[in-house]
Amino acid sequence: MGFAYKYARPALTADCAVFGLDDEDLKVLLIQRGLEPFEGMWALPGGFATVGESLESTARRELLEETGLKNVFLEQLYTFSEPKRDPREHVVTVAYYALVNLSEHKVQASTDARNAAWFAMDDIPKLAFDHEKILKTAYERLKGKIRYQPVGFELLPDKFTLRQLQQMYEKILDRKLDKRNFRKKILNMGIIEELDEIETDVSHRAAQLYQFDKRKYDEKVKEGFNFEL
Amino acid sequence: MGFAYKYARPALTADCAVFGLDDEDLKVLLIQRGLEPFEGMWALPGGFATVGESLESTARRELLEETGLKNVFLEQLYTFSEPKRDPREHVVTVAYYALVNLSEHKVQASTDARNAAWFAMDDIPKLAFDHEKILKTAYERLKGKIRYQPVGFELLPDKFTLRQLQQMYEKILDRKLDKRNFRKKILNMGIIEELDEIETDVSHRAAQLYQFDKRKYDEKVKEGFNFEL
DNA sequence: ACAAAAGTGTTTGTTGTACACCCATGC
DNA sequence: GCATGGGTGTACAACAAACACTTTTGT
Repeated sequence: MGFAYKYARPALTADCAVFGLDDEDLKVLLIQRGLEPFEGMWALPGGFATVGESLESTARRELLEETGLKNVFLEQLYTFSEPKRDPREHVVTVAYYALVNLSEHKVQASTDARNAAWFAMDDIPKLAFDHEKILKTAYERLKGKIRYQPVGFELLPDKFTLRQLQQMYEKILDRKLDKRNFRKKILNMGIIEELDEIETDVSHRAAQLYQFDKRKYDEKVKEGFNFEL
Repeated sequence: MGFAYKYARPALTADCAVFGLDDEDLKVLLIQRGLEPFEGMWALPGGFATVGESLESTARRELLEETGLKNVFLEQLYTFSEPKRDPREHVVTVAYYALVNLSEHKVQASTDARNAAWFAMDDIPKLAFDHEKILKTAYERLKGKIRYQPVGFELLPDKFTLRQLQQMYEKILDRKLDKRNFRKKILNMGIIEELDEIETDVSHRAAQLYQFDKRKYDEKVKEGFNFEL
């Protein structure tokens, strides 16, 4: 069995940088490789493309198989095609990045006989292939993206406090923001809705809970609104 | 002769949306297909990836072979991988967009036995494959990009007037800008240099010529400067 | 002298930034 | 009552937007 083509073809893979946020850090989901090359090393989840399947589907399929994650926010990042990036042969990878809400997708260690674990962004082990480069690219993209698109909400629970929202920005952008100015700005946008609920289980005054209102956001975008932090 | 693989592989191509600017319009470079499928139809220049070559190289090679263009500004756009986008088989294309200065790359009709021609953006014929979608994506990217990165200069001659610069923005963003505010803003950035030359061959007062100063721009970026129009 | 585009400042409104204290709650 | 974070307003600076006339040059 096999497939023959008139001209040689690079292999095609999809890889995925999955970001999650917990109380401490921005984290990335890595899997430990079970096979050569780079056996035992940590790497981004991903795998070979199948004919008849879009690469986004490949990415989602591999994510599910290797880490158990599904229904995540996923967006194409960049295609890496340097011939030497894989020692075996020329493998082109279409990289994606994903954002998940860690509190609802707890540390999903080991599925599919592989080891999966979340690593803090400032404590990433050496990675297989050119995955450090891909991860760096993904992080840069994330940093840029959250300032101009309301994607950061994907990293938070459905209901969140303004502190959580602010800290999410602070952790990703890696700088402090002014509390009053932040609240003023984000509330004035009119795209997050105040709920009739407050935080629970905190040992201090409980904060108001809010929710991202996608409908209002879409409306405002149509009217020319531009999200910008 | 041929190449055999254990698993089926999608084919891989690179396609390129090349933008140029002349006195009237924003234009795109298309080639007329000489082969099936879509024989005789207009399409974006591009072609099959070769093993051992990055896809950016593929894009540049095809651009040279099909249109004669070289040394252009070229950036990866997006990878299109819908299985049905090519009627023959599953072909994944890594799309690029390029910016060229039309006054120095005159209408390069027909190279490599193919027909190449510039089309105004508001007069694009029906295109082969999903190339309309790719082109639309490229145009959206260009519109976004020129506001935050100084890439628009790639569309202008090395030496340009402020009017040319402003009209470039007006044509691409598709809205009028205020002359005084535009000049104030762009000159205050301190990244374009006033030359000791003025326009020639105009039937009215000749305008000052300027040049983009990449060195100053890079310096300023290091100091935290953000280009924004 | 006329046509065409070059070049130039000021005012006003909006937005960003810096900054500090009292309040509510749980322990 | 103390520790922790919640919640709030104002003043100043910087930037964006609106706007019109004079100058230069070529024909």
